[in-house]
Amino acid sequence: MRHTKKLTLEEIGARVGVSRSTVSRVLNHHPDVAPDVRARVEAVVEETGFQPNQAARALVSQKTGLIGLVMLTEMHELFGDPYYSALVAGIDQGCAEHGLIFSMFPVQSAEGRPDLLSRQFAQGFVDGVIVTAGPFSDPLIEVLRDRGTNMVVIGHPRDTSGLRRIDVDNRTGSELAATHLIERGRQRVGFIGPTSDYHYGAERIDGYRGALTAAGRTVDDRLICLDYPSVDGGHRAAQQLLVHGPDAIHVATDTMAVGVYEALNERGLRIPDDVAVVGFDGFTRAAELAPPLTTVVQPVEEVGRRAVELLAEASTEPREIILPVNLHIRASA
Amino acid sequence: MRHTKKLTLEEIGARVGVSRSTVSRVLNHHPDVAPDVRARVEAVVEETGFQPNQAARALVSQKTGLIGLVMLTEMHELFGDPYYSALVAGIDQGCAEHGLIFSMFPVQSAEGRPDLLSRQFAQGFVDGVIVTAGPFSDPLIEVLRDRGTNMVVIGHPRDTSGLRRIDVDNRTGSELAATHLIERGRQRVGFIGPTSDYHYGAERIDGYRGALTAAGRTVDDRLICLDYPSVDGGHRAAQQLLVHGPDAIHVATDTMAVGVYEALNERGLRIPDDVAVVGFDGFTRAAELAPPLTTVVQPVEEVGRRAVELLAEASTEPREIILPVNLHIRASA
DNA sequence: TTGAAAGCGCTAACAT
DNA sequence: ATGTTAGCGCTTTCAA
Repeated sequence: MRHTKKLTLEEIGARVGVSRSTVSRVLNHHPDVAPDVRARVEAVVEETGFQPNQAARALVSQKTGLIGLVMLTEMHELFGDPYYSALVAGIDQGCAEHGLIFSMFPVQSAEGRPDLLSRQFAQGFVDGVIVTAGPFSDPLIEVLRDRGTNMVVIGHPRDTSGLRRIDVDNRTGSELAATHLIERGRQRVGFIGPTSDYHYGAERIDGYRGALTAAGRTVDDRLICLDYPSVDGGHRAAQQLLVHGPDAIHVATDTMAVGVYEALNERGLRIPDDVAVVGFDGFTRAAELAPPLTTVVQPVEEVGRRAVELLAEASTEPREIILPVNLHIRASA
Repeated sequence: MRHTKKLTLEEIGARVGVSRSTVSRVLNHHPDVAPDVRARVEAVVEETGFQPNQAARALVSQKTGLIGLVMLTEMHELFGDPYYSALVAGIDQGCAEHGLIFSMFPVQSAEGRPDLLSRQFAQGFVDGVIVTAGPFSDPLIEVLRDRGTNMVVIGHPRDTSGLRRIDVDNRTGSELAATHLIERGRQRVGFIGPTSDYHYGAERIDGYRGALTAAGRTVDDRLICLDYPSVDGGHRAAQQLLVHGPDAIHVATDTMAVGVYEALNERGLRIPDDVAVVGFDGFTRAAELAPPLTTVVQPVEEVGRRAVELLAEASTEPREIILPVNLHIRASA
């Protein structure tokens, strides 16, 4: 048997013998409240377990304290991916720092229920939304941009105009990777990366090309193999690439590198003796491979933290933040 | 250059030349609106990209259409775990069926920010919340239960009284597993499972004990080894158990079974010849092990779907739904 | 079929 | 230091 009357500020006030304004002041830690009144109000609030209605609060204050992260990704991809794990951890941290509540909206497919999707980010629902760039999120990003939604995009969408965006320096990263392989004396340096609908892949190819060109080499397009950014994709791409006899490979994602290792092992090719490998991402798994993978480490958690920071800022001006990456040299190259 | 005035029902109505009530009716697909009026309103809504304010809607209708899933789990555990992947997929499906929006609240630590935690599930924020049972969620579950929050618990918390709860038949599952091993003629059947703060583990031990007893055997407690429900935990527990020379092991989670396989391989013990193994969970990875793992399959996605169903129901009476599990026989036993 | 009016529960400016 | 009042933007009777 619990309380009979619906709890509101008014009701709490009635029980204490003060007005709802006073209760509101107590709840919001307003200074101008008599200590004894404050104590009595707090006692009743405690005793009743009263929680102010969030919808009413949001309506009047025009803010919810909620940050949404939208991920247009298959659930099993989402959960298998160390990138999201780190990103979410970073966003969570950022939210904690800014006193915001973090909520993830995993969306199996944008096509599926566009009505819900747009409702989710209507006014009064979240204070801001973080969207990760990817082949399926481009339309959503454009809609939200045009609607003036408070949004930060992580990564590189097709159209970056008019966005607040945060990304890592993909081009330089792959340039570092390829340069490292060249400097180690490798002659036939190949590239394995995601298909072109993943825009970061294009940037990484650019870096790879740039490094070769800078070293006075010509780019052999047959040494560039693209596939889905999964272990299997890396495996397939490697099988294709190995036909052309590379003595080094820059793999544009660590996950694909796992597949590349598999393909190399199957052929009996030694790493790095026969084929040197440099990855990109810096996932934990890269260090656990045999041999440990030399890779370009990107600060994923920081990306998440900074995204929240950007969202929390007053300014809503278009802006790009590009974070630097680092080459971690291990045994594979 | 976009619209100058803030868009509200009132403003849309003004532009069309009708009252805000009429606009509301159009938006909510109310039947009694003249076709031409409806068309004109829809045109302006479309043209302006107007979205009704969700906070205002929630305030008056007392519902948000939002279902929250709270997971008191470390981020990297969460993302590595196929259980959550399947569960979230099921919940997402359930929400889609009921026209609800699904939102996940990953909470790194309950201790960290109790104020936020409780604010998250205050009135007017979500229509209902799903909480997964686990060692850290017991306090939260009790608070929400006492507050009368619309909640469904997945799994087995410490105190199940007064809850709407959905779970799988852990006891019977482990009974099936152990019985299978006994029927295959195994003499020393061990048990490896999570530490006792994971309550489902206790149920699975019960099933294991029950099977031995039913077969007229005595339970040797030295053959029961508990550790964290991770690959490493399984590995450690197996090392400990192997000292006592089991010829079969029921591992209470597939994830731990991966670690058990490792330990067995290290000792040069063959599966199932030297030691037969039966897992529990039915994750994809179980089928991919060498040899493929015989395991008790639980319907995780269905658990998620049914949880939403339960939440969407009118009744808020305490209730328990226990779903059946199945033994999938493969090569490991 | 439509509009006017009340009110959801809260915050904040204004009075006292 | 506290109460009164006016909305926030919407849904929903109730009249017309």
